[in-house]
Amino acid sequence: MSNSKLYKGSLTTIILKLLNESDKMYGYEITQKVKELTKGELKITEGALYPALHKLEADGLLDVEVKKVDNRLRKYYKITENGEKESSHQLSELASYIATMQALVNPKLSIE
Amino acid sequence: MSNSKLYKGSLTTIILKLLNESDKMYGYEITQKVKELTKGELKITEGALYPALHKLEADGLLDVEVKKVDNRLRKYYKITENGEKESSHQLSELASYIATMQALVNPKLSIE
DNA sequence: TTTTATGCATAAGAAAATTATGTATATTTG
DNA sequence: CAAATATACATAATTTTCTTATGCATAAAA
Repeated sequence: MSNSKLYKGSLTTIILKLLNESDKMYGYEITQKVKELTKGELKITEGALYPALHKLEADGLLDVEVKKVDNRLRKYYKITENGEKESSHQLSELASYIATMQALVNPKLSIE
Repeated sequence: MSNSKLYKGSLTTIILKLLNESDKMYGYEITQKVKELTKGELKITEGALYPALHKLEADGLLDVEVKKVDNRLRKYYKITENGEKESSHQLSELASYIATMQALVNPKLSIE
């Protein structure tokens, strides 16, 4: 996913956010979108992505629809209502994580 | 460590930063300092902390010195030169992580 | 006197990733 | 045209990092 272990635990936050912004996306599309948005900084590996998508679907946060495009299979994922709730929850946890870490590593700055 | 999985991978960054600021600290002291700095938001568990300290020591990033205070054992950890290098490296990775995540979850804001 | 705080440690298990494969079609490149 | 790259999915073995549950021991507080 990156050379930095800090991204561990961030994958579902990213997936849900992207799917909350677009109507639907398929797996490969997500990997490309992330690469593009982060200018190559973050590459989602397939070994991480597909199991994550399956789990989000199993948890009822995503719906899936299979389509054949150009004779190739695509599984389009769409966020559910529960997925939207979970996404906003995870985004607020991300904001909280960032604030906490800044308080820890840059205590002076975060007091000012 | 917290209810949020986002903290996964952040522990050594925190430990190294705290030890880079103070002369030396012992394990229990680190847990209390983190609790204080984060106003209770983040609690380092012993099951995570002690193995992490042992690994940092084994990797040559920390030196250890055992002392008996008030008839109780304390293991004081001190950052090494390599530890300082690694700390600054991990801090820049944290900054990079935060920038990348903000670009992903708040694309408009991060362009402005 | 029992609970809480201080102080260390490890073992079993879970979660989430990496790495390595595997299958298949389409396109590009030498 | 053949080989490499891109598109598109999937899973299995392993590793990393953490949680949860213990265990030992002393000191202080309720």
